[in-house]
Amino acid sequence: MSSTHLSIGDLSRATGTKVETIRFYEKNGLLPQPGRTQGNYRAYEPAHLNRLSFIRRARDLGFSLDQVRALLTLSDDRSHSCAAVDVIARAHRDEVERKIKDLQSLKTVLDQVIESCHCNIVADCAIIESLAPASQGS
Amino acid sequence: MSSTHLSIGDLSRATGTKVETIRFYEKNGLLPQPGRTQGNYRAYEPAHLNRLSFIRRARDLGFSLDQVRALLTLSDDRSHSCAAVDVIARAHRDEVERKIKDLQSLKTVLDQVIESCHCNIVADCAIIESLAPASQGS
DNA sequence: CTTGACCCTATAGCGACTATAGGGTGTATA
DNA sequence: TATACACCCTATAGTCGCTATAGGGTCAAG
Repeated sequence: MSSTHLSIGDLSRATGTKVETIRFYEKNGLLPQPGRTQGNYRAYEPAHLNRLSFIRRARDLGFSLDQVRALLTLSDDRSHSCAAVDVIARAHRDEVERKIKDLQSLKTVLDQVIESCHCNIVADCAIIESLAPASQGS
Repeated sequence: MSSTHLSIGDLSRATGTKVETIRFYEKNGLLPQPGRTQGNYRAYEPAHLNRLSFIRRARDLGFSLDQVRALLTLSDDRSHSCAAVDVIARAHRDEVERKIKDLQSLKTVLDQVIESCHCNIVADCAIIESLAPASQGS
């Protein structure tokens, strides 16, 4: 591969993204199709590397691929208002916040259930009992 | 459906589980195959309802289907030691704990990113910038 | 000239459902 | 009796974000 072009393996190493994942991003319209070498290898420009880095960072922050797609589109129009960016980021933060709360109340219940078990056999197990509070017909 | 047998719709309403999900549980070995009516409708016993309730409670607590399967097997052998139950429950709690921590640090970053944005256009947007820190080639 | 690292496409699998297509059953009412 | 309608059936494909596999082609070094 020439000095100015990068192979898919180069992008993979540079961003810590699996090769298959890069092809997956291309197929799903997140990464534009690069040129090809004579041997039909993908030949990326530095711009592709930037874009892939962007995608990875956004994914690391938990944005969905749809959100990443939207962020990429917005970031391409540099004169556009960034209000839409803010909306996406805040929606995602709210979602994360909600998940944290859900998991915290879940953990509270799990803690209670686990702590209540001081038994030896399943017939007396408080964990099992908490799952099947009605009389055990099965 | 006779007075002692329940239709799939009955189980659905009683447990708040979609009909398709009940069939899915059956196909995946969580719920035993019920008898059938003359018209080939599933005819459930009360024991099925108990089992489905168990599954739903465990799922609500975030146990995976594999974990639920294991818990069901354990709960069927009522004379068995409940140590294995404890192991599954604690493993799941630890997992939930880890997820909470991950999401909390994620939220911290998202908060910082969102708070840092006081701009009007994408070119100056701190959110976009935090995603693409290198010079924008694309 | 062969080895081995790398690349290609196409397709199937994961988990836990959900949705759809294309039918059959059972009951209440006109 | 006809028909409308709620309910049930099976089989298959779709969701999300990859990951893995099969079955090949390319390219540089030894």
